[in-house]
Amino acid sequence: MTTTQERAEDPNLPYDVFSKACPSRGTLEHITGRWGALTLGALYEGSFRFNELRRRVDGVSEKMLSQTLHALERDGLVHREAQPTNPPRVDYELTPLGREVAQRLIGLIQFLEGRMDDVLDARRRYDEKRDA
Amino acid sequence: MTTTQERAEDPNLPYDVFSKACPSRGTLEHITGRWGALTLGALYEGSFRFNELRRRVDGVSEKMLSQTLHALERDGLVHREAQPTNPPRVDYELTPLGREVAQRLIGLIQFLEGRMDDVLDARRRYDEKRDA
DNA sequence: CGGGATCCGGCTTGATACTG
DNA sequence: CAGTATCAAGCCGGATCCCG
Repeated sequence: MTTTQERAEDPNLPYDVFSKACPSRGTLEHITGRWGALTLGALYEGSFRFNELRRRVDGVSEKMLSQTLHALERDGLVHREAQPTNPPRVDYELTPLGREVAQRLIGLIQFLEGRMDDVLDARRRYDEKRDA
Repeated sequence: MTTTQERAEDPNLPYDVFSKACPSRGTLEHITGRWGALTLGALYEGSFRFNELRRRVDGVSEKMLSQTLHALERDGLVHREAQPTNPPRVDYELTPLGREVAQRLIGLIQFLEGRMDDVLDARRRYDEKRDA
């Protein structure tokens, strides 16, 4: 594995998310973060306006959605299309790179949803053992 | 999409991570959280002891690793094998379910690492435009 | 409508110290 | 070694007000 020190010394090493200093870790956090994954997942289904997205991602605040979208746009995963009309209209959609990332995320999410009964069973067993 | 209200009313609906009330969202956060993804990724390579793991996941504190492992164990993704010796020896490894999750996570991580140059380019373009 | 700016409470996080 | 306990700091997230 690449250590923090090795990476700092040699910028030609491959990106290694396990290393604290690697920029890939920051992007991974944008993608897998609390709202990043859900936002990418929602956008996988099409193009949406700000408040549409907000309704789709149940529970996200305006601030967090805005922040999340900015981070994803900066990383080149989301494209922001603003029309200078009045009232303004802004649409968000995935870039090709964003689509690939979102697809993998969706795969993970759907796999997880399909196995939630196993997870819930495991939790019950764990909690019972702990109480005993 | 399943709304929070629909889920609350009908427990037989499929799990939907986009709904605030769905337990799958909590598990997704354990998996994709800041340390969850890296811990699962590290464990994909084998069985490790607590401090080995800590060194592999560069930057994680004792408390966070401990907390992360507990959550993943409770969700049935990680198995904890403790030997009552002195000094104590505890090994962590993925369960079969954990392996499947970790594999998808690794896929995402490796894809991302392979595209980091694109991400970094996108960031530069974004920042330049913003400064102008 | 689509946000940005600000304020603020609280949960999360990270050091540090301590224990079996 | 493998953690737990404690505490301070800070970031997250919600509420509110604002503008174009």
